[in-house]
Amino acid sequence: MSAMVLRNWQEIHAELMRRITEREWQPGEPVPNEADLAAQFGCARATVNRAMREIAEAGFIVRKRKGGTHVALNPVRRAILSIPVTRIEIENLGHQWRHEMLHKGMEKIPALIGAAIGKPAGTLMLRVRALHFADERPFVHEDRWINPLAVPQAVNADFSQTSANEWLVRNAPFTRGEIELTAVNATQHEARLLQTKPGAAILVVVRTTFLDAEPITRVRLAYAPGHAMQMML
Amino acid sequence: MSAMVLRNWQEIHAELMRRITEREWQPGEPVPNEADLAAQFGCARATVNRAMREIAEAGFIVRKRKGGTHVALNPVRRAILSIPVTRIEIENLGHQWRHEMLHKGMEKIPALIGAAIGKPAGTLMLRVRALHFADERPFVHEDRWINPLAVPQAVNADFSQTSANEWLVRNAPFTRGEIELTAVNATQHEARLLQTKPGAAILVVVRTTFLDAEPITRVRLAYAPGHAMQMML
DNA sequence: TAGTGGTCTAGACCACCCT
DNA sequence: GGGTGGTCTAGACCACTAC
Repeated sequence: MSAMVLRNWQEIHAELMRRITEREWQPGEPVPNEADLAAQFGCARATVNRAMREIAEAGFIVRKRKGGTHVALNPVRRAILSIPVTRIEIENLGHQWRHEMLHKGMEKIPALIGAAIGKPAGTLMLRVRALHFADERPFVHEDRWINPLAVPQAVNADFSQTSANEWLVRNAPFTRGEIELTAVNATQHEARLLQTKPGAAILVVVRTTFLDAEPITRVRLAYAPGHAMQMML
Repeated sequence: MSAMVLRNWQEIHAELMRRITEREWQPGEPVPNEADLAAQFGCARATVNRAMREIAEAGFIVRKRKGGTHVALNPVRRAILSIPVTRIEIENLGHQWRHEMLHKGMEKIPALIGAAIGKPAGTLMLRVRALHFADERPFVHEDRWINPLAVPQAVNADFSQTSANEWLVRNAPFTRGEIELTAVNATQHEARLLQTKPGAAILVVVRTTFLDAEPITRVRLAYAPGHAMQMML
């Protein structure tokens, strides 16, 4: 084993993952330290560190200074959801995209929205509602609040051609965000918009984004029945 | 600017992110190469590389050999969903966890399941159905298929105490997986299990995991109405 | 306090790919 | 062909924390 020579961090990564997944190293057990592994693999410690860092980020091992590295007991896996612009999402599905702005104007935010973005209820924010169509079938209804302090140009932007969604992606970068997914029964209003029956199960995504501490936008996306979100593990 | 001295990759990361989010570097524009930035910041190229790699992984810049680094035009953001064991998820919400195994036995897989995991319809697999409760209220219904070739010990495992979910997390590591989220109207059967009304909107998560190419398990999780999944951006 | 991981450096070689 | 990012090395110092 001391003669094993691996060329790069990916090979070391694969070998360490093999030892973990094949239970050569049991959950909870300590893993040899970086220096020893580097000697085993005939490489520099930095190379082992690179491989171990990736494995730790994936949740398979837990690392502590002085405490050393241990195989995770309850590996908390993380799924990754790619969030493209709605237009791209629809086009990638092979459909024709069209969008219709239903409403745009300054409004006072209700208490619930305020609590979510850390602003007092009644604060004036830009509200935009729009419908996205895939091959002329309603795809998603977008109900959005935009913070005019963070994105003043949005107030006078034209969202009839470029959707608010796309405009914000291009003009309002964010550093942090939260997403909440729920299933709800369509209200009469939502059913009419999405051309379905009241009570139909629809997937709702509420997304809030921040640039550092300042809220940028909060959007409620109500997808037409049958929509599926895909994620990778 | 040439005198700017940053101590570590996190500071460099923050400075580069500032230039990107404040549009000092416009979307689509090229970014100085690593060597120049290292000279600017008074550090080694490897340190700049570490910072830029993180930014590229987050989707803000696009890097190509020879082509150089450019600010992303349509930054595809990725949301991260932490997937704990159901018991832990319920306990973290401050509830008492209990679970009830409804069924366990070898069954032939239907064509749809087979297609998803790359096995012919009719293949014998272990099927387990269970209900998880939070403070004695139904929380999620779990309908699971387990590949006995990949996890032979599962066939004789006792899932009445430790749930199949938890047993698999501990005993059947995986390297890759897919998740699909949808909203559906509860069937009569599901409504009875989850103690709700037929037609209620429920969040359904279908998760399939693989160890390299071999499928491990496929599970359909039907959450009681009102359940929300949280994700971080 | 000593051992571990986290990080930086200066230099080097290489794979990729644009021109 | 040549410039760029991707990676490795050998050594060093430091922060954290278990002991």
